[in-house]
Amino acid sequence: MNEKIELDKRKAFILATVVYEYINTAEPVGSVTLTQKYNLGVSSATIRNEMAELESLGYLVQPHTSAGRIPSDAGYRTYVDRLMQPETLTKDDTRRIRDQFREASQELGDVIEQTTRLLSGLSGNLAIAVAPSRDTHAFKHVQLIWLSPRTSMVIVVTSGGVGAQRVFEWSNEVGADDLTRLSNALNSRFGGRVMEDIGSADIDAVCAEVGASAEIREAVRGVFSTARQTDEPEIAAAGAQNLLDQPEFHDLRKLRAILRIVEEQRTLYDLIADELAAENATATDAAHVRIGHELRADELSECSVVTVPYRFGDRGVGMLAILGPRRMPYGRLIALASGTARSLGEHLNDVEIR
Amino acid sequence: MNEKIELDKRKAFILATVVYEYINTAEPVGSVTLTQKYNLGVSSATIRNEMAELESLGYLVQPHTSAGRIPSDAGYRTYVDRLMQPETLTKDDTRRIRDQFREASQELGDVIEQTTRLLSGLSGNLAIAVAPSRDTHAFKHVQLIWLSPRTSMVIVVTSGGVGAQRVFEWSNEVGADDLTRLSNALNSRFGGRVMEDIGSADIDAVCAEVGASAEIREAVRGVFSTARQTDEPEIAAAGAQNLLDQPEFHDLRKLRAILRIVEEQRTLYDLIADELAAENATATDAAHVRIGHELRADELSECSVVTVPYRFGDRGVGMLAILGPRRMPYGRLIALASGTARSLGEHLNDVEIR
DNA sequence: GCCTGGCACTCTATCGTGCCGACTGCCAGC
DNA sequence: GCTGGCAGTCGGCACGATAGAGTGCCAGGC
Repeated sequence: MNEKIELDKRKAFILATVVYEYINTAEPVGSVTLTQKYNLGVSSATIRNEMAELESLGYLVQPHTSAGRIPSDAGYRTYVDRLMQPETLTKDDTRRIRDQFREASQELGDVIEQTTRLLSGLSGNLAIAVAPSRDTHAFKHVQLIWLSPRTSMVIVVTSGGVGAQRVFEWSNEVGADDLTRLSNALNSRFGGRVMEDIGSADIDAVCAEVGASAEIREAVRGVFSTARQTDEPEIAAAGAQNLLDQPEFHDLRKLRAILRIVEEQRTLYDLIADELAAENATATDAAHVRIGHELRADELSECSVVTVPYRFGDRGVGMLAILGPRRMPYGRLIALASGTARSLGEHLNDVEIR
Repeated sequence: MNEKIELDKRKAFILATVVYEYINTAEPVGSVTLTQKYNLGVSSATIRNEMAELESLGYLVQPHTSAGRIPSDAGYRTYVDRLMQPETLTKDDTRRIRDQFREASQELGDVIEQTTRLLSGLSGNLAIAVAPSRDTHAFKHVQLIWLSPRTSMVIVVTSGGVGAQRVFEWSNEVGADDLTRLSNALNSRFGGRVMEDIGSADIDAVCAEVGASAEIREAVRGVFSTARQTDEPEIAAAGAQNLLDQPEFHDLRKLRAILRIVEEQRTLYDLIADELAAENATATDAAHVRIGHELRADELSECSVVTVPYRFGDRGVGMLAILGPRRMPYGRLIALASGTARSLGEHLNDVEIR
């Protein structure tokens, strides 16, 4: 609202053009460049006056006195929200995405990883993918398998693949029939549920029904809890080397900060987590852009992140993200991320175990 | 042999000292530095003559006329093979390795990843771990699970964890009993075998025995073949950001080459593959060092790699590797890699499914 | 009242220069 | 065979000058 009044048509056009030009050239934009490359109908002196005003309004900054202008966080923000043209995927991109998913793995972890490779390749930036939190996965199957009189394996399968599996040693001998009976009871009770809706009390009840020992009950509980646990969400990143092309990362300290973030999955996840929470609340599938200081991380004050959710079944929500310099082609990256998210969701639904 | 004649005691000491000094300072080593810091008993002029000879013998090179000397590949090689002191792990390192594995995961993939984190942290370089090829894993269990009249899940479990699992849709209805009978038959036939010894013919024979349909036979074959397949060996790397500290990687092109290698698992694997093959042939557990051009990769001509195998059960062999600048503390890294490999092997044997 | 051309000013980047310091190679003498 | 001395080479750095890009401001014109 405020901004609409603040920015008349010409100022808006100049701001948009400065951002656009800076994104493409990585050089501060001066008034003469602007009048030469774009048909503005006024002289460079007028542009200078306008740019000075845009600076005092906080949309542009000057790296130093005798340089052109570059956009501030607020400048990029206005550009992204109101000034830029939305883009659609090119045919070529669409084809590459489709081809990728046609051959994609069935395993959630692998798909996530392949998706980051695809998206980093297409976008020329760092791509990140977060798998849906494991407790939103659908329960599919549990099996207690007799290995020897005193050892068994317990496997829980969810819509994300094998959720957890472990071998247990029992203090007393256990019969294969008992294990099968317990497996069947658990399966018929939990079939169709979502992992987070399966509580310890439910497991205890089923175990009691078939008379399973306390030891076995604990084992089943343990495997279910591992299959559901969400401390280390599945996450993948690829394309860090793309960032080396960007002049803003020729500074080794900045590069280091980014590499550290990528290698520490925890930090990487935190970067996406707010968005994931917000997404679960609002449930709109729109791409979201965070710019510079909006990321609330000093190391990333010269970066932007595009995030877009993807849906997996009815409830699971994962996230795709592209991290790059603030000077990124927002329109194209939003289109790429959204397109990839859509295809990823479709692919996951296709391979999901019914 | 040749070298023993070529290098008298004093030359050997000078070479060793130049390499040692260069590893620690990253600065070309001059004759005066050498006489000042080490007690050589002769003047710098004599050292100059010796160094000139060492250069003509190919052990040292001069970056430019008025600089000190740095070791050539051959210089490092001689240092590693004959001149340096073998090192042992410090108490602190031993403790950190032990603590790490005490808390380590049971899942092969996770352990591999945690190990690279540990080793990159300890060594201050890039650490790589390759899991044993999947066809050397021991077969543990196969289960065909009834999900609905026309869908089943097939899971193969190996000593590396869940080897493969997939859901199939059948064109005809299948009974749960039939699946159990086939599961039992397969398990009793294959129990105790190594994955690579289970051929399609074996699977066909068992399927024929219990009268399984062609469709089911193909499904079982497929899952076994996935569980065994070796195209994409499990591999992990961590610590790329450590390399930024090394002055030799301040050059962005070199850094890029390294990052590309790390992100492309294929290239990373190729880097280790020869060693793995050699290891399978010789079956000694010694650490191995490759220096500069010995790596047969132009991008890595200024790097060295320390590799050391680890054993997993009776047959599986994996590899740990440390990649860094040629100017690496070989003694320490060899000790670290060997110690970590030993603990990793022990850990994997401990958690292996009996 | 808004726009424009002109002008003085500021600041960076680049290039050439000269100097310093580090190191070598060689030689004559011990 | 070793040593001190010396001339020669080269990279790195500080310095200054210059070119170039861009700004802000002002007076004049539509």
